[in-house]
Amino acid sequence: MAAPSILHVDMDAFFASVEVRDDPSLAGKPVVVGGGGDRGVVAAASYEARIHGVRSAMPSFQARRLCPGAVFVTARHARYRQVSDAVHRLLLGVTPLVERLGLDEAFLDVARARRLLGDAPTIATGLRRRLHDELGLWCSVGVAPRKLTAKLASEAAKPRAGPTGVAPGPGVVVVEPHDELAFLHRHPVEALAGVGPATLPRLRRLGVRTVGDLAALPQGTLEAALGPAAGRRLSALAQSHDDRPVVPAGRPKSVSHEETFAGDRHRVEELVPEAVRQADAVAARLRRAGVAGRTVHLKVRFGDFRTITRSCTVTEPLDRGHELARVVRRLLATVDVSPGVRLLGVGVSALTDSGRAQLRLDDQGPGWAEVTTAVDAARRRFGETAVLPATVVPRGGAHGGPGRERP
DNA sequence: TCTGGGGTCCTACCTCTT
DNA sequence: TCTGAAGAGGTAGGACCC
Repeated sequence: MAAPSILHVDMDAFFASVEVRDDPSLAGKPVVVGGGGDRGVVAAASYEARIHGVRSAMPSFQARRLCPGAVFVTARHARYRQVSDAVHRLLLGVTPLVERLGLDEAFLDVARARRLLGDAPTIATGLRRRLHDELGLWCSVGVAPRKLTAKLASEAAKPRAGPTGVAPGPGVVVVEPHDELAFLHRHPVEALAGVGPATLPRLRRLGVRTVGDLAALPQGTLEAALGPAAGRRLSALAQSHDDRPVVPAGRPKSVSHEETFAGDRHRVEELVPEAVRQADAVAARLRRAGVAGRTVHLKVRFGDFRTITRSCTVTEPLDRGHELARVVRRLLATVDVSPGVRLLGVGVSALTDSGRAQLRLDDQGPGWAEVTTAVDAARRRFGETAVLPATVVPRGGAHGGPGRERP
């Protein structure tokens, strides 16, 4: 069988490490990113914070209780994206076959780079060293014949934080083809992508603890328990049947923005400015990505955490704030917000390339086309909040009102 | 003091069209 | 003209991932 050629590169405590790199006075301290507000959760924690039991996605009040001495830092997503882009550029120097997963992970297929750069473990070790030397960040790398096992291998390569301290990991873990199935089967079943809090109890009821247990289960039993698609998929993964290629990312499938409020909002009038602002932010991102979308989604989470979504598909793809806001307001009008809303979200899917050559009615004369271009230019120059829809500007500024959010 | 934000994929159900 | 089946597309919600 061929030598392993798939790398999974996973940055160690990425957001926290970027904060420490940007502010060296944080080095060696427990650093918690996110979790700033009363209703926040932890976005990332340094290994020093993990010693105290702090983990990502943990409510911030709990993180404070576990580690009162931690330095809490507000997440700076734009900064993390910048650093992530630098990491990505470095990875592209090895192979064009780089598939990004979020900001801090990537798969690489180095099959064709081996002749020039050495075998996959050598490439992995070199990459790790370069990421540290050039960007000041550590990562862990898994090397295996398939994505599935490469990802598990990078996890095994990571440092471990326990009550007694941080144990450095090996940094690079290689899974050879003849070891692959045994390596896979000794992992707990929840290590597989697709096994989360809903699926795990169902598998437990079938007596499944490890991936090996899963592999021993007839596919029909699994399909009956989890549904045909999920059953088939997990059954295949457990046998190490994973032929997903490394695919460099293409056009996004959806773009969305959501925010949790410090306190619940009970009136539509309080929500409209938020919805318009979010619509404007989503539209700006659509334009930056060169896409437009036809299906508009509204997400509302109530105080009791009940979440509903409303969506609507329009005939023409949208990429402008005022168009999007109009649809969002229509959707918002169908929701009874009196129980109190804690989160509002706006999203767009069914995306197409926005090369919209056709002139539309509202593009005639000096209209939205020019306005939108000018707004984007101003934001590039002066920042995202330089220009806002009038609806979201506090009273005393521009005069706003329904349908009048002229920038 | 409970539970972020940005995504993808899947399923169920409904309506419309052929 | 009526009716049912099948497929497509839209809508809503859930699960999961980083």
